[in-house]
Amino acid sequence: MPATRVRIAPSPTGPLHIGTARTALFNYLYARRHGGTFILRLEDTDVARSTVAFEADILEQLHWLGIAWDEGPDVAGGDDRGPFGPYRQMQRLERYAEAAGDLLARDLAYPCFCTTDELDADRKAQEAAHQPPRYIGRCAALTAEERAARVAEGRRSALRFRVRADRVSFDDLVRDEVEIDTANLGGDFVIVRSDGTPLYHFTVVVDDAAMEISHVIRGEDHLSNTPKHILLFRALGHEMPAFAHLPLILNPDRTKMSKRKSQTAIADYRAEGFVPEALVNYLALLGWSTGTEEEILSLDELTSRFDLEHVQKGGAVFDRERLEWLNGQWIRKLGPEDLIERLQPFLEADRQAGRIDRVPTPEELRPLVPIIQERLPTLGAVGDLIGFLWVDRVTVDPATLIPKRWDRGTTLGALQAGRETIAASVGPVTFEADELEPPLRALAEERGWKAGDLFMAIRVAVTGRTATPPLFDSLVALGRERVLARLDAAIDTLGRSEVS
RNA sequence: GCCCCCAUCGUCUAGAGGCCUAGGACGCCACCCUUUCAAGGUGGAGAUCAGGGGUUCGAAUCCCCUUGGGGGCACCA
Repeated sequence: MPATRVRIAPSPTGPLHIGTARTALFNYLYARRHGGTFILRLEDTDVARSTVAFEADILEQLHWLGIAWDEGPDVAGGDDRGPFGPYRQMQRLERYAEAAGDLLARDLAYPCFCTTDELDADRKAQEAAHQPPRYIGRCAALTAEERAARVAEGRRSALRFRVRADRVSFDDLVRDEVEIDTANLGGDFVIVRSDGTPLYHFTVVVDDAAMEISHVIRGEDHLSNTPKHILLFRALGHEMPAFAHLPLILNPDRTKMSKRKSQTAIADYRAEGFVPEALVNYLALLGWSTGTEEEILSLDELTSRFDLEHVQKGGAVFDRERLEWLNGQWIRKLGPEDLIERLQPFLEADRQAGRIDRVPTPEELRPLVPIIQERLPTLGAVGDLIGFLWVDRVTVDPATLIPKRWDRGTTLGALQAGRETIAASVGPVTFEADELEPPLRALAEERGWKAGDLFMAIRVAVTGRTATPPLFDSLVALGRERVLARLDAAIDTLGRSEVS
């Protein structure tokens, strides 16, 4: 029984994509479940589009998600570790060159001198004739002399792999038997560009073989490419890995999830305040299930339950609402200190954006945890929720100050009475929720007001908004001085306004 | 156009011939709790299992066809 070795092979041509993250997760879970090895390999042969910044983002976000790899690069632009390195394809060029030389020597591949223009013209003609695009084989049977002549002309050549008439089938671990006629592969395909750099279909096979990958677990968008890979594995004389093609993550319109139609960068979800536990949990359940009704699962719990049998075959629409719900579930599971720590960067961001004037200390945050924890859909919502506590002044809209059942005069009177009640009945030292509520309720009863209306007027006066954490906790967090000052300011604002 | 794959509530899914008058979750609606907002609790609407043929005593589950959807067909990955 050969060792279980799986890999994620992202291309640093963009930030870590949610689909890549899920594929990485499934590979990770599979490796951990089977005591195997999980490898990260960077496919950076598209030199024009690959950047170190993207590489850094991919590594960073995978680390953040807790999807740890056993072999591969750990630092952008840095060294990598593992016995099958290097793990960046641009550092493995000799290996591809060697494999290419081998195929060329055995005439399993040949130099192609076709120009881009020629190829484009071929494609256009095929399109006009309603034919599927395919390489017509112009250079497939060139003699040594003809090749030499073209080289003498100074023409560069790409290397094409010969696709012979055959039927290729493989046993996909999630979709069972898949079969295709090689006539539908589009003809001989390029494996090395004319500039000498190798192409994906080629490098992936050379590397999967060299790194002794046992299971290729990837997105369904590669299903149609698999026969090409199989042909290459055979030509190169390598043992075939098992294949498992995962269903695609879809946009709401059921097309392959894309940046154009959906938010795809993991970094963006992170910046919004999604916690890695929720993202991992959600992504694992997109296209896979435990087979039970469990759904709140940690990475470890997912690991112990993972299997390829329960992987769905059809694509899965990305449902942000469900992600948000799961995020709330995970936020509620966080310990107080953990939550406080995770909130810091978001509060700092709010301060930098001018949404709050000061970042609270952990000590200030601690007593607020019970009232905010169940109200945060994301960590990033913290400013929206209790930002009024750290701003120098709140903006109060006179119109919202007036409860729906009241008019301007009643509100004005209520705010003044409320202010006096708070000032008179509660001293600066013993400013506590338990001591604030009874006198204010008594006031409402005495004046024949609904307590809720009084509370709402005070709430808006003091926070600037109609939806806040419980009023008395909010007042306590603000402190007597600020409560009174804000009430005064609101009374003033309403007093001058024209609204009724 | 050609090839490949797929098809259970709006969405994610359970279901591997009888346990299904199809279960759970998100979302939605109502009620409870309640000073607002959440959270939580309870209940509800929501799927003729895409359609049509078979096979079988019996099909969401097996087979075929149709339809629909998606993916792939690059000197991108």
